[in-house]
Amino acid sequence: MNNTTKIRTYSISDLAKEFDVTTRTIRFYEQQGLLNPARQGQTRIYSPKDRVRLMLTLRGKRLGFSLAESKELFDMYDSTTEGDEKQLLYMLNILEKKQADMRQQLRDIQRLQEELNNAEERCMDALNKVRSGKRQKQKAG
Amino acid sequence: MNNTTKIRTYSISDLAKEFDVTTRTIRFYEQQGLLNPARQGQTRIYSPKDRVRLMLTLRGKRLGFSLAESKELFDMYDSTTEGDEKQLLYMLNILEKKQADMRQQLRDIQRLQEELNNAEERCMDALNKVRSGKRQKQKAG
DNA sequence: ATTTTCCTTTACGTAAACGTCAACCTTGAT
DNA sequence: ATCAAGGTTGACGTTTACGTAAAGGAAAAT
Repeated sequence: MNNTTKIRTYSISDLAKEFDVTTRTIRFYEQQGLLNPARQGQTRIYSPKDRVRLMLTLRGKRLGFSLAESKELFDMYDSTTEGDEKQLLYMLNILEKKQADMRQQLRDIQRLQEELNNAEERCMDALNKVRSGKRQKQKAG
Repeated sequence: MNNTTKIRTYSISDLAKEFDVTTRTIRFYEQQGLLNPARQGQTRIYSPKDRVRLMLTLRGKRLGFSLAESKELFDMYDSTTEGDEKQLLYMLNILEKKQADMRQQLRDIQRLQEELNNAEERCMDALNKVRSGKRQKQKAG
């Protein structure tokens, strides 16, 4: 076995295409401390780890996390192994809060899904009325 | 039976307290066309309907809806009964998109919940290690 | 009567998350 | 050789969703 297994890398536009964001966005995330790509000269080289981070950041965004919040979670997760007791308790605290947020959001989504279904039904009814009205007019005309 | 059932009303600060937002926020939502309170002189008087709208707007926010999106949904819902066919089809289209968003978000949340659980476990492990380390030191000291 | 307590409008300020140039390498293709 | 394609660093612009301060009206408490 050899120890130097080659690892896939990505260019900035590879990732931009894959996740449908602009390169500007990706560079901005780096500036905010969310990504840490290697360099080949000036050019940024992204590892699978960077790619996962980007993925998580975007998912966080969809769930209403600010970039700063995502960064905090990343940083905490990275330092889990070396954190002191105070740090760890703080992190557990944050994690509990996030879980509560997610439970709330789950409820929100379920309610909204019901309401969207209701609206859709109502809308279909209205549509059928309009259409049957049209048919009557055609008959009469 | 009398036809003039009294309907509850709310002041701006009533709602602000109930939903933990500032009055500025509520006025801003009105300016954006999301609320339409009655007036008593200059003073705004909010009906239960206004209250529901505010509630929905805030829930929308938690789910990543912009104020403009929420307004669009409200307006469409209000005009369901009088909409023409084109309007109704457009609305069904929007509703379908929102449902897809919500399904995606549901998946996002479920994944994040798993990951938060993992992180919590990992964090507790690290905490236990730190604490057992402390006990060793106490014994030794 | 006057001082709080709410309420109002108008208007400028701000943070987050990028968009949009500009001005400049570098590198493989023609 | 040059040129098109992709990469880089500034730096200023923009949108959304409010915050904040100024200046004032009306009503309720002291």
